[in-house]
Amino acid sequence: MPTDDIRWIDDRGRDNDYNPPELNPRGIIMEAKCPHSATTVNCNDCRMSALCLPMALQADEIDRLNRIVERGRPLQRNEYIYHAGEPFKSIYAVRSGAVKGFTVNDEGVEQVTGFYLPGEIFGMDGIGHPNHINSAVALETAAICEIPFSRLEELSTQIPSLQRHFFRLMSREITNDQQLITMLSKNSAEERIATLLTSISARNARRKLSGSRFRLPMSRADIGNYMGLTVETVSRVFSRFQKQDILSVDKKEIEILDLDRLRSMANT
Amino acid sequence: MPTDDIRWIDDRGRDNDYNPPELNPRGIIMEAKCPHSATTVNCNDCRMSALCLPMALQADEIDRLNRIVERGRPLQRNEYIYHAGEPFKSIYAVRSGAVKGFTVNDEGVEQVTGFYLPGEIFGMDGIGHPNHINSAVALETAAICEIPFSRLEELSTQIPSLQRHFFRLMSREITNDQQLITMLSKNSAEERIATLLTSISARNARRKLSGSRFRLPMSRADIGNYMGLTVETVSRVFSRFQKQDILSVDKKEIEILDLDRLRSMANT
DNA sequence: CGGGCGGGTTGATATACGTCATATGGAAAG
DNA sequence: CTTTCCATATGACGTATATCAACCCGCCCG
Repeated sequence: MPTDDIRWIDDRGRDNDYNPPELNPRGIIMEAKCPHSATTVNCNDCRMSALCLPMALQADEIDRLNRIVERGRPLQRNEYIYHAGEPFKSIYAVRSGAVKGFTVNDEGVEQVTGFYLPGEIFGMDGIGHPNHINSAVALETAAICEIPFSRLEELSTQIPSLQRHFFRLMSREITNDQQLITMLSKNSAEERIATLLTSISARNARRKLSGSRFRLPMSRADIGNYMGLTVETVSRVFSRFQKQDILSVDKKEIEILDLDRLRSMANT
Repeated sequence: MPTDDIRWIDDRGRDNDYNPPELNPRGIIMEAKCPHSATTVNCNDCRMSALCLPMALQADEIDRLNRIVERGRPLQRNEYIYHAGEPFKSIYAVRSGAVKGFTVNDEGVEQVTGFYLPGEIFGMDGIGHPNHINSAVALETAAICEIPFSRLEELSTQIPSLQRHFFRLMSREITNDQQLITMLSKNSAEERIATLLTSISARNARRKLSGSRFRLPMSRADIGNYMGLTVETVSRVFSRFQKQDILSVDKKEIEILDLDRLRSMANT
């Protein structure tokens, strides 16, 4: 099975990475110290554009989109992008860093609903409701684009390809969730972890980063929460994978030693 | 907690039921023999309109929507509305009967992704893809409205409230799925079944049917599949609920004897 | 420097649910 | 009417994962 078939998460990631330090038209090095710097970026020279909303647009249309996008200061680890219960106003795109989306139920128990990496869109859960249903926090220092939803809606009525693309994004969120549902109701702990790792690997590869060596932005507890497992089980699976020479793990640093085997486990 | 908070499924159902036998303008009794009869129905006099797509529209707009809706002959039990892999062309609304949505993975294992009752929309999973990802079959004799998606998209650019409503529908599908995810990863077998039953109860009540006595349209196997349980476990939970005087079960006929207790179990 | 603390690992034990087997009853088929 | 078959039910048993507990390690903070 080709990598592309690991759809439930991979569809979010497609290509490229955040805008790395590079020369601007005047030859001055931008963002050399802070890769999360925001103010100098716009949709035209953001290298995420190929997988973010602009991918559906022509140059002049990107310009119009660009004008409604808001880019704040970089967020620190554990800073919220939005809280459940807040009025829903915008959707968001990750430019750099990583974000965790989650709900908290009546008893205060958290449920992680997704991890978002550079180039991915989040916050769509709020669209059907006056207030946000989920919360979102930065898992590490992150640069986020905010796209006011009412402006985007307006723009969508004027640019059919944007409307279509947006429908597609939402429907993919649905199929992603459904593949997670399948996993939770049918797959073992090992299969779930293998699926998560191959997914992150593929999303990294598409951003031209290593698909075999990377740093997990989330804790074991977050992984377990997301996959319906306890921390202990996650930890044990990681240990077992190491004993089997599938992985090499050093805290959050992961090296995938046998991607084929990992894929065949994930592949249920 | 009010019934309304059982969001993960209830949001689909809101009010009313299929069009029952009634007088047409000329005083002739319509559809007396077949409640699933299609040809005489249009969006204006369909009593599902209050929770279906027309709910967002003015009279003249409903007319325009009505003109793009296709209503075929009633479907029999086990007939497919669409198969996974078929080109995606339309979304669908249930006018009467019940529908099961499901995926089949590479090994041929089925995963139920949802049950759809009268007034509810399904088939949105296909939007982001050229072909349908899921399949959908009638669980019992059913009348279905087909809404060609390209026409709906077109109409949406002309009627902003329709676009907005459609965004809402999709986002609710997302939050529904996420609440199912939470249930699968955190709740016991009893809690899951209790949640399903209270959900169906609430959806029936909103259609002015009994919320305490109803017929389950799906098999125990489908329930188990949907909730991540085996048939045996589903059966045992039903038996246990009967011993505790929470339910009275006769094959698919359900009577809820203690809705409060059921709610408090569901309510995790 | 020492203590506390959060995150991670590992082991021993408990348990909810799955698996396998068998039974029943109604519906469809012949 | 008999046979077959499918859905449902119920019991015995096994097991994957949760739970509980102890421990380690790096980090922050006094």
